[in-house]
Amino acid sequence: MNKINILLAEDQTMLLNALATILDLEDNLHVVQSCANGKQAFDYIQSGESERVDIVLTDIEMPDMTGLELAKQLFESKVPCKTIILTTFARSGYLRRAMDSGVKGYLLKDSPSQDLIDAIQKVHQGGTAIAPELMVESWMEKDPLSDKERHALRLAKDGLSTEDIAKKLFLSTGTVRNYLSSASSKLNAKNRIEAARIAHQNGWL
Amino acid sequence: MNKINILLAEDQTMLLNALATILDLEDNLHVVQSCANGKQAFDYIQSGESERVDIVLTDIEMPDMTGLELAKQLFESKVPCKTIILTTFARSGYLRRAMDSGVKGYLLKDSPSQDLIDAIQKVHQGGTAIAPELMVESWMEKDPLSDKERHALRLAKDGLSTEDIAKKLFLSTGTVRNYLSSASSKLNAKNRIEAARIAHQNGWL
DNA sequence: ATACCAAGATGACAAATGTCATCATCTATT
DNA sequence: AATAGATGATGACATTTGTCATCTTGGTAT
Repeated sequence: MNKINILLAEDQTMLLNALATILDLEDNLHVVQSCANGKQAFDYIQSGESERVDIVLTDIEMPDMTGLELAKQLFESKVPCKTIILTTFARSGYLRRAMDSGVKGYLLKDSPSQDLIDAIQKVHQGGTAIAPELMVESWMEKDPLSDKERHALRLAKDGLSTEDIAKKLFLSTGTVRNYLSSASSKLNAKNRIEAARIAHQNGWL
Repeated sequence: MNKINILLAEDQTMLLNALATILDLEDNLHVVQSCANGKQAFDYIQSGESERVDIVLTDIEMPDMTGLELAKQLFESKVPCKTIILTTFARSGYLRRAMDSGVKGYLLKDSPSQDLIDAIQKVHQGGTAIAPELMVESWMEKDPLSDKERHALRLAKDGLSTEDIAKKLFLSTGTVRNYLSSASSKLNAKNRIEAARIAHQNGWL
């Protein structure tokens, strides 16, 4: 009988191990590889020496290479496997980027593990599986931020001063303040910190 | 043969299910109950109708009642069970509070699942199990913040203005600025945001 | 070449934040 | 009663941040 071959990418070792165990218990699933980040996963699949991989199941926020980057690389390299995202965050920006990278499933860690098993079967048969929390249309706002605004906000979030941000981005302090100001107004925030929070919640950072 | 009875508290359903499954696979462990937060766990144990619980394995950051609160309640109620914390965060403040609540184990979700199984056995036999990352002495700084400083910082972290914070805490804006200022200086931060970040990283918020 | 547009920079001003010394109350302690 | 602590308020001042209008510069489409 032909099992569905799965590769896991998840930086939380405890969850990685536990998932590998419970998926392997299913009699038509087989975990071929467990990885701690996107890079490891991509290298394994690219190496060619690997077993065939049908489904890549990956977290988003990981060191070295995120799950979204991994999905994009696999998509662009036309690797014949299907990607399912498994993440804590119901952020519209993440889902949008995932869909743009040809992802077939997007599940939340909040859902029961049976949902995951169902989703794997469904995706393998050519379907898609999106967590219901994310199906609401109104969620889908586009990221209004420019690249510079995004970078500046990311640094502001950690408490860096205008001057420190300017140094890191090789810009004048005035320009940095202009970017942060326009970011705040785009997001209807009262200050840079609230702006950073809003952007982060939407998956735009 | 007498199995070790375990109660799980973890708000991430996927991990909760997966852990329950792999622990139950061990032939001397038995998961008697899975809970989504501390309150459910405490109520179950208090109800009396429950099976005996030897080990409570709990996350920290959960809605309704955190794992630290749960540990404290169990400790103070002199319930004859041993608590193990399983969390993402290697924060000295968390560990300190955990130890003060009579916790017997503190593990990170980053460690392999086998560590968890070993820790449960060890704690059940009367030992303790602390993740090695947390054993370093220098980690153990005491929280230098006062209650008011902590509250103000928590709100500042979300981008609230001095005035908004003042309203929420029923204080004058000047007083709020004083608290935030002293918090920043205690933490060697350049501004309220950096102070909030440092406090958060140490588990003081 | 001309006009145009984007990325940055600048300057000016208002508003918010950071810092510090000082003052007013209210409790405990002795 | 006298003293000391803790909590909070106030005022003054420097610094940082937010906002906007206006330049400069280097492409680029016509």
